Amino acid sequence: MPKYNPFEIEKKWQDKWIEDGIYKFDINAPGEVYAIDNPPSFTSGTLHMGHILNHSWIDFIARYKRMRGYNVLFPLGYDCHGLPTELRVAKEYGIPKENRKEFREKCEEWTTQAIKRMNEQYKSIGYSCDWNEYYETRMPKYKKAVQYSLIKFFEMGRIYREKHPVLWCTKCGTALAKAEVGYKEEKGKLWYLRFPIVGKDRHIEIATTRPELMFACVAVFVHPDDERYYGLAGSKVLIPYVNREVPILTDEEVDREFGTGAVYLCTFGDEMDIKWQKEYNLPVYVAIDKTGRMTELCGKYKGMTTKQCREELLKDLKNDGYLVKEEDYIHNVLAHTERSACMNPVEFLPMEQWFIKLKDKLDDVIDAANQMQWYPAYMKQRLVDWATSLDWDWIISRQRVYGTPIPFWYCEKCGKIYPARVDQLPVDPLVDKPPVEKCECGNPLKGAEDTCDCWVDSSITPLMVAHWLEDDGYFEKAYPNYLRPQGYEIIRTWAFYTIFRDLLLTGKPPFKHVVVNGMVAGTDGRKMAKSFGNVIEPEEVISKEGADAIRQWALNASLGEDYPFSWKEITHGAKFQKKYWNASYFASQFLKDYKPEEPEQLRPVDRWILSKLNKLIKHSTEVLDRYEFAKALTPIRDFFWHDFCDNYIEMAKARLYNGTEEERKAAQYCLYEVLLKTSLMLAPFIPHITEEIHELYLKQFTKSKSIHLMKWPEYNEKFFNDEIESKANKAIAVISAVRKFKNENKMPLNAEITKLVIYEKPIQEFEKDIQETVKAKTIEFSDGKGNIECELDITIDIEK
RNA sequence: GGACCCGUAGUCUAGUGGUUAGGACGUCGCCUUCACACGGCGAAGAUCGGGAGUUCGAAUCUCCCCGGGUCCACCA
Repeated sequence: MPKYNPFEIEKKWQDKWIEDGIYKFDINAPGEVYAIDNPPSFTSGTLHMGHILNHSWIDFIARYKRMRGYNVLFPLGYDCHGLPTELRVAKEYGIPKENRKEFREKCEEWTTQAIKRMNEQYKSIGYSCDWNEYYETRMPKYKKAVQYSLIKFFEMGRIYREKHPVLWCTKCGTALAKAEVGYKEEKGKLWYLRFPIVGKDRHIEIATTRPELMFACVAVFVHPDDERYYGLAGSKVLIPYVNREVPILTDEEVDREFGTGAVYLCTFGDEMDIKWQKEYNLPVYVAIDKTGRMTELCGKYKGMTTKQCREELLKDLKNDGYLVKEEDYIHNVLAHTERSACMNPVEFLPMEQWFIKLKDKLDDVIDAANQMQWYPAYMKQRLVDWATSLDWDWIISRQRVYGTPIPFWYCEKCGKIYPARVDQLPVDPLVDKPPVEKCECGNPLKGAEDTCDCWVDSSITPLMVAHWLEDDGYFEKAYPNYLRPQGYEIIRTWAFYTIFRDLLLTGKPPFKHVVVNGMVAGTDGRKMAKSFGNVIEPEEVISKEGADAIRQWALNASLGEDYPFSWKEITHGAKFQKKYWNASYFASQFLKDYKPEEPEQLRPVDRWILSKLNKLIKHSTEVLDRYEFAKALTPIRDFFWHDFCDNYIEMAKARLYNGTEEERKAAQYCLYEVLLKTSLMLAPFIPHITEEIHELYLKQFTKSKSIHLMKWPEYNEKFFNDEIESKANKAIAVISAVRKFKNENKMPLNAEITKLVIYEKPIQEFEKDIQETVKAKTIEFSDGKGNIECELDITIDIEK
């Protein structure tokens, strides 16, 4: 018997599939085009367990849909631009990002080798993408498309430039996306400041965690119904040291219970400040600079860090009688949490930013989402909720270097924006010439210094997959894409922005189906993350049990649900493969002289296994069409392992070894049918071992070059037979009882028994199968009742 | 705080109105049996988080409570 060595087999087929080009896509091949908007991985240099889950699903879908006759467009993409790369380059090579050219070159270098490693990893799970349908967001053609799309948005009147507070990490020296920040619990203090009210012999007390922001205070808010402050609205408060008079305003959103019920608005301390500043049209002062030091606005505190300033300021406030109370306070501080090495508190700094106007299109985005099928359906709600609650336009600019340049020039004097010429793309406005010499107001033009938010890049993947701007015929066939597979954590970003942008660019929703996967959890049930210390690397698993085993684990997850990593699942998958391997070999021994044709005489057991097989095909097809992998995999395994190996083969053995020609033919037919069709059903799940089994034992009959070029099996309802299944269950119950009897009497299972009496006449047609399986010298069927009870209310008698 | 998901034997999990609630891992016993000991056979083990309700009938539907997770928001 050949030995099952997953590593050897997997490597061999991975190479051969690519060599033979069996996954090559041809847009003109027959079948409906099934384009997959494969999530471009960020070029971190390594695939983690979440990628394995997500991409095992995608690979499964691609394989399944091919077998179902679709013309599957399965591309591979990489999302190259991002802060982590910049930080790594800055750290590893010590190049400051001000040195733009060299810095970018190093980023490219780093990215190139990251992609190389990741490509190997994709290959190592048996990924069946077409390596020619490939993109990187850093490629000129990709950048060109991103910039072109922005120019289109400009033409729609949706691009504008405005001063806006951005999330800024003073430690990393960059603007951050909302997705890169989070809240960190911190023990702090709440300070009660007491400021005089102008023209009245009164003071107002304000509780704050950020006293140093008082230099940027532009208003004090109280609740309109707060009796403590009746009559004060409209008065002015004098902010000491800066000697600024700021108004007292009222707003429903003030929490009367917190502190003193009075809050000061500083530009900018938090998002509420931003909202109020806009709403009440208040001035903007900047107290903190990009390096986290106090500005000249702060007088003698200028140049201090926020921490130093706070300490000094509090002393002064106390001496001057402005600080009346302090109390301990545990609160959540907005911090650069996406990067565990930083975790620095984030400041809101007002800066000129580029925006895309989107608020007026939210209903259209929701309509488009409603036209799509979501798997699971409830995930659509996340997108709708997000779209409903958005109250800012999209800030598309990032103060970074390694990214797609924003393709505009602007006039610093009049603010007019000039897009790049389309034939110039891709452009870098910091290097290239502007489309016109100077602004119509006579001023010279300035190129946009910023790069695009990475979601600007990745929100046109459905277009890029369909060769947008390159091949109209291709685009017609591949867009909208059929499938968008992704995790639920980026519904509010990737899914949202993609639907918004592509809808506006093409007038059509970008895809038909959205399949949403959950997050991978550690063995402790919490999501797998470095900070929890529960990370398991895919390589560790693959080097231990192989790619097919890790795929079985991934494909046993439920749609949209978090899924724990489990070594038990991996081992169980590996054991199944071993069983499948051994059973296939065993069956093949009896197929050497097999001629594929339906025999005339089938025994009841044969009709039973064929009934189960055909029902299984029907069930699997149905659940897989709904992307419910786990609901197919488990029954297929169970059928093969338990119905086929443990029961059918055991019952057919005697016939296969010693049966007549006719009897053997029937059993051979069943062996072949089950082996071939379960192999076909398993092929998308475990592509390597099924290919090897096909190569060794089935190819001679199928004449196919690869199992992955074959069609998904069809079921035939003529084999459905509930009656025979119910009888077979009874026969199995009898066999079980005899096994138990032997067990209790310490007899080997293959020991002969003298006589077996079965008090269940309807299963007499299984007489031979039962007799051969339990090795009874004589067998009788009788009315009445026996002494040994079996399951299903059957009784029997046994003589040793 | 909001939204969504989840709560089934020691552990993980299938099961969305009527099943003796299925399986995996673990445990125990038997079988070196002629494909497979990473095997086979068999045993013990859950009344389905708690409570109320709808129903002839609920793990499965409704409501409340408790617990866990994820995402979002977070309060000066």
